[in-house]
Amino acid sequence: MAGRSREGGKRPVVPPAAGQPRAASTTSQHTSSDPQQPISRGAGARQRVLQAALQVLDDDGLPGFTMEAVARRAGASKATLYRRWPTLGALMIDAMDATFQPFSVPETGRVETDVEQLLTALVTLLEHTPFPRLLAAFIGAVERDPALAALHADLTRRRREPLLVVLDRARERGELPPDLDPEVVTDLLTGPFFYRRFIAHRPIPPDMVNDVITHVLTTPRRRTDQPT
Amino acid sequence: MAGRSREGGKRPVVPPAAGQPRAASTTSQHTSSDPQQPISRGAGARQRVLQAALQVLDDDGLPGFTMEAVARRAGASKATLYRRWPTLGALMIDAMDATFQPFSVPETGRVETDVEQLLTALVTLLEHTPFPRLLAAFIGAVERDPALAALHADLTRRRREPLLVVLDRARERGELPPDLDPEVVTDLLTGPFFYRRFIAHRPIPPDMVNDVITHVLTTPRRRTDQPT
DNA sequence: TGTTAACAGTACGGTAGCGTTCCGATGGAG
DNA sequence: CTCCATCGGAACGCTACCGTACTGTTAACA
Repeated sequence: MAGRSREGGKRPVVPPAAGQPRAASTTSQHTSSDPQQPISRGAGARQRVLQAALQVLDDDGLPGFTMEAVARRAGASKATLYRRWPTLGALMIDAMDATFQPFSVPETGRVETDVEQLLTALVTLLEHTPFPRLLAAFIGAVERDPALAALHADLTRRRREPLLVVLDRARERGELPPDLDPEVVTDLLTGPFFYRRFIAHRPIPPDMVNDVITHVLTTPRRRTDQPT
Repeated sequence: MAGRSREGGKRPVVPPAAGQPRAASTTSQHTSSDPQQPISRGAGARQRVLQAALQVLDDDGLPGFTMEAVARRAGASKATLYRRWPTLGALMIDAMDATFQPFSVPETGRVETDVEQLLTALVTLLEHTPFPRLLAAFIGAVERDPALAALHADLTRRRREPLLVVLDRARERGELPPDLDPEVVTDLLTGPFFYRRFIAHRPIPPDMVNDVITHVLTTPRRRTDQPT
């Protein structure tokens, strides 16, 4: 019962994680598939499997993420999967890594506008793509697999980089105080949106991007003076 | 094999989620066990099962969270579980709800100190208790179960409340500008820590609490003046 | 002390995933 | 055109979980 789902597997569940033009994901030594070499037989199957893996993860979550399920959805045989990925974790790593694309760095000339672009893109990613569901499953898996944890840290680092670049440039231009810590500011800027989506599980209001920017991108001045 | 773990179940895996004195969780109509009524036979088994559920979730994550596994760990029969909880989701809801305890509201007289206490407690919760692992599994489950999503939103609301109270009081005392939005500030204050733990998957440095407070609890002043 | 509801334990048939093996088909490279 | 690595499909025995049903025991309450 439960509808075997007719494994056709045509659904376009997973567009690339970022809506921006793609820049090669540098740190990954797994994914190759350089555009010049004609997708050989092996590479074709590999791509299908990785995409199917993301679809399964998106549809059924961690409990449904199974070698059998992925093979079924990819129209591949289990032997093919086991030939390449010895474990579910390895498959998940490759699948997540292959999908990831970082945002491109905006250059509007003003910090606020640059940051606004990046945060707006983040909100879109969180609200209108399958990315958050994948990430939610990923978060659970990461707790029990050090290899996944390492990849997760790496992906996050790459995702943070555009924002860090924007903040650094702004600081060089004098738009931000030099004693400001870009790492902390990045946490402050992006943390609340992830928090809303995954912890508070509430919608992200349209003004939130600007509210966050207003609160964070402000010359920090300690409140040494306190009333009463 | 993998060691059936000899179901003894003595491990204290789950101390109450908050390290603070317990205040009755108001919104929950499930959990009863008022301290005056002597833990009847049923309630005793119920408690054991709920605790076992959290242990299983903590140890094996979502994929290992199974009626059989919980019953085994609780030393209960499956019939007992099915008698009370028709589905895994219902069991998870009760288990998470029963464990939750909100922080108590500090009253040091200064916003910064109050907030510092709450955030420090949060960091402790995130770094030295099983809470984050439970939450990680929970986040994954929530994506596919509306009932869990509702409970999650409710739990988060209750968890935010102490911080909101502190901010409100501070505003009444004039320590904070009246046009400040407590909801956004709460997101800004707590979001980064969850982000570090679950997304960036990096350690939370000791200074981070104070850094965040410094950056956020500042009179927001828009940068209408920009250089160049 | 006797009654009764809740309990642990066990067993059931059924389904699903595991990891591996073999076979025959097929497409790309020489 | 031929060769051969790669692929899909199917089957293997095995284990685990499902949801339900039926035992005999035990603790709470009258």
